[in-house]
Amino acid sequence: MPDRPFHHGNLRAVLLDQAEAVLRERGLDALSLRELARDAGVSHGAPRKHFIDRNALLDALAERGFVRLADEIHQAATRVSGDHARTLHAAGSAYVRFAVREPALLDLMFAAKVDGPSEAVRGAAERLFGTLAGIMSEGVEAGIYDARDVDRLTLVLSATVQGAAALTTSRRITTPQGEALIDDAIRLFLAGTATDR
Amino acid sequence: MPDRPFHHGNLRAVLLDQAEAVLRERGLDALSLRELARDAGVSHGAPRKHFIDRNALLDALAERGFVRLADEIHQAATRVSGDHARTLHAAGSAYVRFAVREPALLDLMFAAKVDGPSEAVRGAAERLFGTLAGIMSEGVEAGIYDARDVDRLTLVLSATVQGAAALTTSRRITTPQGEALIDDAIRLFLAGTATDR
DNA sequence: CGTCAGAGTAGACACTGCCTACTAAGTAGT
DNA sequence: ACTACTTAGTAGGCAGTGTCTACTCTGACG
Repeated sequence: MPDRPFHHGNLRAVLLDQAEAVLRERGLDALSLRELARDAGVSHGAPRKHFIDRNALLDALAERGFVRLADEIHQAATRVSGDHARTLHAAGSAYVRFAVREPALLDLMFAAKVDGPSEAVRGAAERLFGTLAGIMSEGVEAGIYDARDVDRLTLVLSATVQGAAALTTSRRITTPQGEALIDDAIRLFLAGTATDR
Repeated sequence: MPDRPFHHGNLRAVLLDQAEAVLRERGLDALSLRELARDAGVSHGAPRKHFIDRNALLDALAERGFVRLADEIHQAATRVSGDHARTLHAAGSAYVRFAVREPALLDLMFAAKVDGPSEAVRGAAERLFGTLAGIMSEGVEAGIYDARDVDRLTLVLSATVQGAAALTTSRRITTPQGEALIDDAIRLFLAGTATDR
């Protein structure tokens, strides 16, 4: 392939984008480094200069996924800021929408790797958790939660939302059911915290 | 291999057991049909007579997983039957214990397959959901929930518990944290339903 | 006793991830 | 401006995998 310049320029980014598309359209099993290389018009060994492993590529995808999910939740939350209950619903809704749009990616993000997540992935996941913690601390300022409980409550919120997303992406329930579920779950969450404290 | 009788006898069961062990010890990526066949002392084509696909094997594993999880929850719940709150805690605790013991299997059970779950897997998952629904309906009889809400509440419970398990298996939190999380979540769940109705 | 379906064998094919040696290109230092 | 060095891409090879196919063995049943 002599027409293309030797240096691709931004192969890494292109590979990630393509990989994300494959993940979205054909799932994790269909994701092949060699195919990515072919589609990028590059030799089959080229990706190795950017990702030592197939696993490293997957880690990078998961990391990006966490960052994007955190951003989407943050934006959805700030759009309705002020009313904490509405903020919570917006965040949960954004979460399931992401899940429906990128089921395989979400799977990857929460995959049960044998040796646990890489440092980078762990950090990105922390960012997501931090976003939710930020929303919860708004609730503390509004006098809805006790500051001592906020960490544990954030964890419960995370679990609930992630669980609703998982039920949806695994097609245990339909997308509309998933959205209804999120609403119920958050209503219940708020009801529980109100009386708990 | 002329010493072994031609017919293995129960190859299917042996393959499933071995596969489950591999999943537990080395994760999904390490699961190879050919290796399973070798370890079972059988030619590499033999598994095909029982599982048309690698995917079919995985589906069978997921199915068994759902059945076992449902059973374990059922047993844990009946052991403390009578007090609904304790039953709920026991069920949730059994769920996370299963998750910690079989992280890769749980992953498989809730994997976001492109074409959704197979009929068999869906059925087995339904059984798990039914078990939880049964526990919830005890709460209805005890006057804790309104019968009209029980389906939606069961869904919320499922999501919460599955989310807590996912956070644990993906190593976002430690096992003790996971157990504490389940307790918090169920306490909150009960608090929310008590005031909600 | 013959036939027939089910279970296992063996070989092939295309494909994958990974490794290695090589080469091309840009960058920095003198 | 030349040289050394690092980075990015190439090309070939290797072992392993999933899947397909044609073949063979074996037990059961009419």
